[in-house]
Parts: sequence; structure tokens; C-alpha cells
Amino acid sequence: MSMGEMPPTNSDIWGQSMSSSIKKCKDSMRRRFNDEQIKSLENMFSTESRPELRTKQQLARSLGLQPRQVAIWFQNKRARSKSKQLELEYRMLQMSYDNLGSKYELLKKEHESLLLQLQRLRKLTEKGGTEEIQKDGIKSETEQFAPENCSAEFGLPLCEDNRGIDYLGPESDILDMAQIADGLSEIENEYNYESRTFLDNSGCTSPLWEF
DNA sequence: TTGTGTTTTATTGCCTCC
DNA sequence: GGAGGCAATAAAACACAA
Repeated sequence: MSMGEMPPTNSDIWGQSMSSSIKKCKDSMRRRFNDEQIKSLENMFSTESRPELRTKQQLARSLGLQPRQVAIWFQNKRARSKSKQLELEYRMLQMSYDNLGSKYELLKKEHESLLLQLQRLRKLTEKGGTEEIQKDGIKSETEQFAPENCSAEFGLPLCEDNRGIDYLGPESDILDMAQIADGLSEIENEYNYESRTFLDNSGCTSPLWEF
């Protein structure tokens, strides 16, 4: 096509009644819509993604297109829009998943540290208290578990209120805690199993899922 | 220039709704 | 049953690196 030559309009190309040979020929002359046409179509789409037949006919007339072309454009546009939306949702879910994963790892570490603490405490109670240990010149257990030492000892973040090990209360309570620790170990197995399936839980109400 | 990947326009076949 | 929508797909148009 020479520079000054007018390109065939889309309505010239897309007659409704065409023989297959003509259709093939005209098919090979397919043109993309021009900027003005795209702009108008986009404008209409932004206000109404499924316009009525009459609206599509009016738009087609004003743009020099066949109504069918306009209908198809809207159909394709809806499909593109939907896939973009899906892509966006996928990215958001991915971010949420990563976020949840790192949170889980933190909780797991904290859980392991707590189990370790309980094990040490259990040993302490089995040995019969702190006096014997102090006799051997070893640092007293209460000293070891002082809040200021907890973090360095176990790699465990201190409690927000810095209650540390004192929070556990008297030794009779510690015995109960040791029993709980046994239960915890069993629960941990289930926990690990559930952690593999927690994302399947459609009833999850965590705010992490709400953007 | 050409090979390749992406985008855009159009078709086909199936489904739903009135 | 016809109209319109959607998913899948074809094929032309386009972009771009080598």
C-alpha cells in the first residue's frame, strides 16, 4: 500500500454476507483497530463491560465498524480483563502464602525453644532442685533462665513483658508443665501434618487472607 | 533480515437464559 | 429455538533480539 492511499475501512472489509473465497481474501486483509477506535471502545468498556445491543450498534456506527466486530471486541476485552484480574489475585495469594510461611517458621522456632526450655526444667526437677547444682559450682538454673539470659541461651526472643522463666511459677507447676510438654510433642506431629494442609482450609479467617 | 514470542482480532462450539 | 456469553483456539499483526 502506498503512503497516500487510504486503507480499507473495517466496515469495507467485514461485510456480513461473504462467500468463503472472498472471506479468505478479506481475512488476509485483517486490520487492527486504530487509536481512536480503541480509545472509544476502552471508554465504553470502563463504564459498561457488557453493553446492550443498541449501544454496541451505535458505537459500531460511530466508529465505522460492524456491530459484530464491536461485540467481539467486548468479548475479547472481557477475557483479557479477567485473566489480568486472575494474574493479580494469584500474585496477591503468592505474597500471602510467603508471608504465612515465614510466620510459620518463626512460630516453629519459638515452639522448639520452648520445648528445649521445658526439657531443661524437667531435668532440673528430676535432679532435685538447684542446691546440688550450685554445690558443683555450676551457674544456678534460675540464674541461667533469667530473662536477660534467655534469648542468648536459646535463641528465643524474650517475652514482650520480659517475664522470662519466673513466669512459670513454683516447681509444682513446672511438673505440670513437663507433663504438658509430653503432650506437646505429640501435638507437634499433628501440627506438622496440618501445616502442610493449612492452606486448603477455606474456612480460614486469618486477616492475612484479607487484603 | 529473520526467527520467535506476544498481542489482537476473529471463529467455533458449547452452555445458559428467556 | 434463538440470542448472547464464554473458553479455547487460529491466525494476522506487531515487537524485538540476534
